[in-house]
Amino acid sequence: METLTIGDFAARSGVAPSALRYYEREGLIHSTRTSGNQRRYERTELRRVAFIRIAQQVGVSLDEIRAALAELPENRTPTRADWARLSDRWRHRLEEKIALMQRLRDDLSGCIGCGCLSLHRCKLINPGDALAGEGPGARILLNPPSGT
Amino acid sequence: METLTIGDFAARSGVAPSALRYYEREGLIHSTRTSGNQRRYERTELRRVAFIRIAQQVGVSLDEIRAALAELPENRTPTRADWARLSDRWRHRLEEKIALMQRLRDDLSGCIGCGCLSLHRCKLINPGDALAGEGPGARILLNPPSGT
DNA sequence: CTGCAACTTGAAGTGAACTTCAACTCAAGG
DNA sequence: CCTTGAGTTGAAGTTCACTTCAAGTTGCAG
Repeated sequence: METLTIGDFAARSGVAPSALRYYEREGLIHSTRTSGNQRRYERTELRRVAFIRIAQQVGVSLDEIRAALAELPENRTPTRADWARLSDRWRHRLEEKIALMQRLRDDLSGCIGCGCLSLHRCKLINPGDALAGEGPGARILLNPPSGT
Repeated sequence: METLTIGDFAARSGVAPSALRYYEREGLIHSTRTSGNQRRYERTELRRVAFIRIAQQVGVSLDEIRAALAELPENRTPTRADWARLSDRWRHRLEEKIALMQRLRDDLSGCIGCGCLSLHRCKLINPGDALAGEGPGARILLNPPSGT
């Protein structure tokens, strides 16, 4: 068995066939076709799907995931090094997200528990109070300055 | 100024007026009305909105958030202790999420970088390989056994 | 070669979380 | 008083990430 049918691929990846077709329409994964027009998946595509699901866990949109996957070579099967490079970049995203959530965890009780959580002058929401004039609200915490 | 108009409340909370009305329809926040039927918000409601936005960051649905907020007293303004209790429970959720993401971070490079990420026999996806017969796929990592 | 499960498509439906719109009312400064 | 910006409503629209459906086709076991 060289390639997988969509059913087998779905079973192995844990993603529904309908979602796989959707991912393909969206340009996130690829398949070849049999003479009868049925999809066949190479096993290496499993890695793409794994990456997609992991990235989704981190809260990344399919749009962004597609952009990331677009950095993989299109004309050859991505090597271990290709994936390592991609993964490395995402490790940074994870680090950031983890740091954010740790700050959340460390400050949640203190900040919500106290009277300060008025969302316009709180170290959690607006650390350093630097952007006070830059429009109100919980912008820093919810959309951290680093990154898009 | 005792209470806030929806505009001011939106400005201070960083949430659009339309979203605030939506939250109210959904029973997540409350307002009083003027004689002319306009909404007026107490400042303490800012804490609710803050909680909502933070919980959303953790990936919690408004449904679940509503359930959590329902534990606050309805007949009186929540005290510091009320919020502290609630926050404490959510600190645990955050801890779990952080732990998941750390596992993700620690294993991402190794797992995706190597050839193992076939999503059916990988310590990241299926640690211990215990649920091999329990349906295939990236179930453990994506829906960790602890919790719902 | 037949039967049937598994596949194909485009279109429409879903649910979450909002936003936008139209038509109207309120609040407050000049 | 009057104007004007801010607020009100219900209904409909939007985006994301899929799922479901109907109608038809393919692949393979028997």
